[in-house]
Amino acid sequence: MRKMATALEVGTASLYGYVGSKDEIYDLMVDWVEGEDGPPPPPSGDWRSDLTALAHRIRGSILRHPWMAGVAAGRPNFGPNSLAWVEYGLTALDDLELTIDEMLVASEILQAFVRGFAIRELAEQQALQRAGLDDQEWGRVLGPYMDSIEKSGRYPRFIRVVREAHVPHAADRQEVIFTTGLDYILDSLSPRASR
Amino acid sequence: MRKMATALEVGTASLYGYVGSKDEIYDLMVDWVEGEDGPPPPPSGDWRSDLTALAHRIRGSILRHPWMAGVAAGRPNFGPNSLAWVEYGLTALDDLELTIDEMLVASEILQAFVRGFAIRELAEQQALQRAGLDDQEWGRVLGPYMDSIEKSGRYPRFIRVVREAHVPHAADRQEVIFTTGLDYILDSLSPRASR
DNA sequence: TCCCTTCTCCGAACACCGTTCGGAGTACGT
DNA sequence: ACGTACTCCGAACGGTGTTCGGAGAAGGGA
Repeated sequence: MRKMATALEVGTASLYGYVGSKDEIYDLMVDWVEGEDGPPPPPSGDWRSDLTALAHRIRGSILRHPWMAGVAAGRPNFGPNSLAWVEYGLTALDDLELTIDEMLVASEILQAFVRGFAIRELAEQQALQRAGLDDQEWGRVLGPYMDSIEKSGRYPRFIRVVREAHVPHAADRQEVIFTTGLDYILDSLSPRASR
Repeated sequence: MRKMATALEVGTASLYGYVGSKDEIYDLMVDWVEGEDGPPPPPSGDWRSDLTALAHRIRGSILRHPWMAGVAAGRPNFGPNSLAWVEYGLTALDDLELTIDEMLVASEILQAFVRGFAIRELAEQQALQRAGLDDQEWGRVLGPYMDSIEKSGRYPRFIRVVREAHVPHAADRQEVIFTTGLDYILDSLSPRASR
C-alpha cells in the first residue's frame, strides 16, 4: 500500500478513501489482468481449440503476474472481464451438448487443473530464483542428497524417475506436461457429447 | 514465530538456533503432515483405487491444514514421508506399463489437479467464513448483483448456470466435482496401458 | 577457590506490513 | 469575514520475520 501510494504521489492513508482494503484492490487487479488480452474472440466453432487456448491464457496470466496465484484462487471474481472469459469457456462447452450441471463441473475441473499446474510451475521458478541457481546447478546441489536416497534402497521408483526420465531435462517440459494433462481432461469431455 | 516460541516456552530468537528461517519450518511441517496418516499401505493391486485414495488423501491434508496450500505448492518436498507417498503413487502407476516419462507426467497431472481443486475449495470456505455467512446468506447477498448481470443480457450462459444448475446447491458438490475430475484424468490414463 | 574463556540463550531492536484515527488545511456557503 | 464541511494524510497501532549483542551460565586451568 505504501509503495502504491508513493507511485500515485499521495499519502498512504488516502488510498482508503477509494478502496476498503488491500483485498479489494486485488479483486480489481484480477479483473484488470483478465482484460489484459482484450475481450474474448468470437468462438471458432472448434470447442477443443477454444478451450485449449483458454487454458493457456489462464496459465499465462498466472505466470506473468505471480501475485495472481495467491489471490485469483480465492473467491470467484465477478468483474466484467472475468465474467466475459467464463462465458467464453461455457460457450465453447455448449457444443458438447452437456447438461448445465455437466458444463459447470467441466469448467471447474479445467480451472482446477490449470490453476494447480501454474502454481507449481511458478513455485518452481521462484525456488530456483530464490536460490540464485539455474537448472543445472540445482541438479548438482541435489545430487549428493539423491545419492543418499538411492543408497537407502527405499523409493526405487522415485530414483528411476530422477535417473532415467527425459522430461525433467527438456527445455519445454512444462509445456509438455501441461498440454498432456489438458488433453487428458479434454479427451474425457468429448465422448460425453455423443450420449 | 513468536507464538511458536511462547508455546515452547523459549525466547523467539532462540528458534533461530535450530532452524534457519520460517520457510525451513514450513518444509518440516509439510513432511510432518505427509506422515500424519501413517506410512502408505501396501499397494492393493488395483491401481485405480490406489490413486483415487491418494488423491483424496492429498486433498484432505490441504483442507485440514490451510497453510499447506500456500506452502506445499512450493518447491517439491523431499522429506521421508513425502517421498514415501510419491513412491506409493508411482508404484500404483507401475501397473499401467507406462514409460518412465509417462509415469512422471501422469503423477504431475494428478497432483496439479488435486492441488488446484483443493486450493479453490479452501478459498471458498474461507471467503464464506470471513464474511461470516453460510451458503444461503451468500446467495442472498449476491442475488441483486446477479439480477443486474442478468438484465445486462451479456453472459447468458453464466446466468443459466447460476439459475439452473443443481450442483452448486448440493451439500456434497465439492465431492462430486472432485470425483468427476479425478475420473476424467484416470480414464485417460488407463487406455495407455494397453498399447 | 578463583578467574578467565567459551558458549548458549534471548530481550530488544529493525525494517517492514495493512489499517485507523484525528488534526491540519482547504473550500465553500452564507 | 466567519463558520462549517470536507478532503487529505502524518503518525501511530499492532502485527510480522529476522538480527545483533549483551547477560549469564558452564567449563577449564591454575
